[in-house]
Amino acid sequence: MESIDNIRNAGLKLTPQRIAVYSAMISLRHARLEAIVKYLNEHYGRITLSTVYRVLESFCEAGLLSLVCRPDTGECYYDITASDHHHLFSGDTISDYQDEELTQLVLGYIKSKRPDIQDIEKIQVLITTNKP
Amino acid sequence: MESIDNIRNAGLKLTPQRIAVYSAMISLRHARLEAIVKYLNEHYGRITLSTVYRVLESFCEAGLLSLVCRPDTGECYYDITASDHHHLFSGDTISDYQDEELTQLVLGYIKSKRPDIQDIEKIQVLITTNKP
DNA sequence: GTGTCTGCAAAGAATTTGCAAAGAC
DNA sequence: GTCTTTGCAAATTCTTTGCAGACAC
Repeated sequence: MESIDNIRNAGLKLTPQRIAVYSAMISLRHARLEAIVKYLNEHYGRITLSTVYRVLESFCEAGLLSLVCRPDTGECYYDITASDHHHLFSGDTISDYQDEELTQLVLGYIKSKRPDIQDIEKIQVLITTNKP
Repeated sequence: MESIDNIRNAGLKLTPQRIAVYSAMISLRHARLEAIVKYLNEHYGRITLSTVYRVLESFCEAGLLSLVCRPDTGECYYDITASDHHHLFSGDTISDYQDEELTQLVLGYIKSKRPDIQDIEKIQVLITTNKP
C-alpha cells in the first residue's frame, strides 16, 4: 500500500491514525484541517483533534505533505504533492500543475535579467483564473 | 499626505487609527499582525487589538493592502503593494518584485502550452532563495 | 523492553462579537 | 444629525500542552 511505504520511508512509525490521515490526503489532494477532520470522521471513526494536528505537523516536517496558500484569502491548504510544483486556483478549486519546463523558463529569465538574485532554491507559479 | 488620499480614495472614512495602520504598513511594507501592533504601540500609542483587526480587514477588502504567504511555512503577511506583483523570499526577508515582462512571459507560455486554462486573472511568481 | 504516539482534558492563543460612547462627514 | 468606527470586555474559535496509558518495533 502506497501510504504505508510513504510514511515508513519518511522515517515515521506506522500508526492507524497516520495511515488514516495520509489516506485522507490521498483522496482530498488539497485540504484544510477542517475538511480533513470531516473526512476522517466519515471514513475512519474517532480521532482526536490534537492527534490530527500532530500528525499533520509530523508529515509536513517529514516532507510528506506541503502547504499551499490561496493568493486572495491567504487560506492555507495541506497538499499531498510535496515535490516542487505550480498551482492553479479556480474559484474554490485548487489544482496542481506540474511543469518543469515552466520552472526552467522562469529560472532562466530571472538568472539573465536579475543576476543579483543568487542561489535560487525554488520557483512557484500561482495561476488564478476566473471561474466560468 | 499619501496615506490620507489612499484611504479616502478607497472609499473609507478617515480615522486616526486607519491613518496609523496605513502609515505603519508604509514603513513595514510586509508585516504580520504582531509586527504591526508592535509598530503601532511604539509609534502611535494605544490602539485596541480588535480595531487593528477591523482596520486591516477593511483595507484588504478595499484593495488597499494585499496578502502574501511564505511558501515554506504558510505564514501570511499583509503587503502594502496591492497591485499585481511577484515576490522574493530570502530567509526572513520578503521583497516585492515588480516585473510585468515576467508576468507576460509566463502568461504567453501558459496560453500556448495549456490552452485549456482559460480566463487567467492573475499570475504570481514566488521565488525562494537560500540566505547566504 | 524502550521510546514514541494517542486520547483526553485543560491551558493558552488568536480572532470575533455586542454594545455604548465617540467621531467622521 | 446620521451613520460609521472605536474601545472594551466577553465570547468564540483555533491550536498547543502535560500526562498517563497504549502501541510500534
